[in-house]
Amino acid sequence: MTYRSTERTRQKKDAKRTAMMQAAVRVFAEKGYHAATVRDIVSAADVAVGTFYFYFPDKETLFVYLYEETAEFLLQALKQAVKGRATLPKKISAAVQSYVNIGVFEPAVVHLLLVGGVGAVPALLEQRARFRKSLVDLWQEPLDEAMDKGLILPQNTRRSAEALSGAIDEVVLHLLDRPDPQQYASATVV
Amino acid sequence: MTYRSTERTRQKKDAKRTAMMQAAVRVFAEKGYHAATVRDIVSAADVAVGTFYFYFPDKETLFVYLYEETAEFLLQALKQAVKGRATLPKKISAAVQSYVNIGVFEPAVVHLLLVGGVGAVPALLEQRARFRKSLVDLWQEPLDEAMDKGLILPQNTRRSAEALSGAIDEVVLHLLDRPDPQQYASATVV
Amino acid sequence: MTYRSTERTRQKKDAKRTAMMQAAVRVFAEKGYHAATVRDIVSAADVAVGTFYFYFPDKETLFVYLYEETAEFLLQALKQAVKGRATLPKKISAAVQSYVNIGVFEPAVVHLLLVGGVGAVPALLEQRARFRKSLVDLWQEPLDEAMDKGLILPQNTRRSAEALSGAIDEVVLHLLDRPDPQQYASATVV
Amino acid sequence: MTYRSTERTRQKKDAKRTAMMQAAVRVFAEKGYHAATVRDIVSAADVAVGTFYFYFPDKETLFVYLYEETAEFLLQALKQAVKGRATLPKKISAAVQSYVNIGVFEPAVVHLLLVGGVGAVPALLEQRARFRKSLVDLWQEPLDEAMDKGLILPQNTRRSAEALSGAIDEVVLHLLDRPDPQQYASATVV
DNA sequence: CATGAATGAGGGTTCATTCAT
DNA sequence: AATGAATGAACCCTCATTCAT
Repeated sequence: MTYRSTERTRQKKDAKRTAMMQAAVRVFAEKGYHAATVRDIVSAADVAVGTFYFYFPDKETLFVYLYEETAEFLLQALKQAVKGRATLPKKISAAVQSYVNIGVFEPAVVHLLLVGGVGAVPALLEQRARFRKSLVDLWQEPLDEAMDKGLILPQNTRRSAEALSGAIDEVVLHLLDRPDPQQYASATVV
Repeated sequence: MTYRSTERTRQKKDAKRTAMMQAAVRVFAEKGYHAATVRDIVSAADVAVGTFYFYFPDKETLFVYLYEETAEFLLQALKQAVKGRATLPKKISAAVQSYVNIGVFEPAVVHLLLVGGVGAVPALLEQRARFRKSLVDLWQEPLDEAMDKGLILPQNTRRSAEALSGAIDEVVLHLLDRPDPQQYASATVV
Repeated sequence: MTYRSTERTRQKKDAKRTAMMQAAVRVFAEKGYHAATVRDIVSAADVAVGTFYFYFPDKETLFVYLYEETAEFLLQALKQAVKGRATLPKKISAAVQSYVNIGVFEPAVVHLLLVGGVGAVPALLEQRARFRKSLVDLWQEPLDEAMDKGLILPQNTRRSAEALSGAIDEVVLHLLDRPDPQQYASATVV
Repeated sequence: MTYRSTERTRQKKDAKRTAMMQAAVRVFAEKGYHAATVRDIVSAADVAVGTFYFYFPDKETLFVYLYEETAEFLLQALKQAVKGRATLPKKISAAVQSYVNIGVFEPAVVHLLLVGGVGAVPALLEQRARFRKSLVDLWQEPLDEAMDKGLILPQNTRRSAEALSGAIDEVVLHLLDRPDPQQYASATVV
């Protein structure tokens, strides 16, 4: 999903590359960056160690790349969800629903982004900042609009967007801890 | 017994222990659990490797303990901040202010809790969950109260408390990225 | 698959494995289990540390396995020697001769079994007990037979077998201390 | 017992020294030379680490000294046992009995000598050789005498003495494995 | 004399990475 | 392209030994 055959990776023969990336997200999410070994990844992908280094320069590069792609994927999904709704509450609700859906079908994606190996890889701090900023940007626009229309009180919408993105993360995380996240998600209002 | 223990000796020992723990928090926060080596810690504390193991059973135990202690510290600070205010907005404002203050003077504390090596240490998952739950609990009470008084619309306060704690985290994190976090924090409304 | 395995590769691997085991027996015999470091072993085998762990799970497992194998080897050699002779004195004589031969060509083997690191590795106590028991069993049969035929006085042959195996060990050990163990061994009577 | 206050160690104030030596024999016997730590010894003796180095130059020296003393103790005991009997069989029987008695009351002594850390400490090889030689000497005299009197066939009594000492060791070791070594020992004939 | 905090060399083991095949 | 044997730096931790008190 995250690493779905985009334009970059559409060559027909890179089934192995894809397999390794899928395996990598899972393994990284499960064990964290450091505890996940290259061996873990290749054996999950059922290839040899050497093959890993044919497709990727090294473990860290792959990890950063995976983070980037995963973040982009989630971002796009949320954008889609938000775009299709008219009012702010509905946008939020749709975003949470979409977020939870991803979290259910691809727990690794969410784990990687939210509790994953940030901090483990220095190069990721910057990446994470970009990701968070994009999330905030995503919410600021609807907030500004709502404020213009007088639907919400005048406020620092930047700050509110930050708050909103943090709020959604936390709610989603808690929802994913429940046995039936998707049902619960339907009943969310803020 | 020419050797008097439990006197100045005792105090010195405690001081060194504390110094080592402080060094450890810094190093863990900076590099993450796995990348931080025991050697990093001891050289930050200016002692020998063996000294580490004289004071602590092992790296993991120390880390978990540090996380626990740090979480408790932050939690208490927030509780204090919240208790002293009358209305919900003021409580939130005070919490953010207090949170930011800690983040400015002890960046390591906040880093350890929010982006730290959770996931690196299995034993920490449970601990992290407890910490998040405490944060949520902290906010639910004032929310319930506000709802009872009709100050906020009827809502699922559990969910709202989750959202609120996530919102605050995110806002604080963004504030800490600015050059003058404390000034900015004064102007926070939600 | 440009890489042909299970061919010369397989043989080479086995050869290296064997070489490492031989090096290990020597080193263990020379220094004892604890004093022998994995580094000692690998440099005796002229490979890198990592290679050791590619072939063997860990130091202790290898040691136990080596002990087992060595014991089995000696036991078989003695059985062969004993089987080929008709009378008890000749059996004993042949066993000593064979024992000494092994001790001359493979001092490490004998050293490992008799003065080796038993006690250093808890798992070995049981193994050693089994080995000694096998030795005793080896002698009890001919003793019983000799007693039945009236060639030796009625006695507790179990005890005698124990005595005999201990006696042989000691004699062999003393013989191996001499400059010309094999010549001397020819002149053994009990 | 082994380290009983001989003439050397009769100073009144060395209770600690004695305690440490007693503890050391036990610990060495139990864990082997390398696995036994100085800390094990001192905590068994209930003194501080520093104290160890006040009384002994280092771990190895103590071990060698202990081996020496222990060997001497056993040797004297066997000599006593042998001296008091008239015939060879009775001498042997008495030696076994005495040996077993020691093994029952001071298992550490026997363990240290027979399966203990020989090989762990290079300096001990020579010591062990001396000990074995003394044992052989112990038996050669009665054997020579018996041969002179025509009680046993003409033979290489050196070799026989070796055999005898090895035989006794092994028998004693097996006896000590039984639940009631002392009763069993009474019924020993060779 | 006795103590125990402090040291640091060194041990077992892991794992990212390379390279001959 | 693909393999997996081989490497060795680096990690965590132990423990004999020292020395200020």
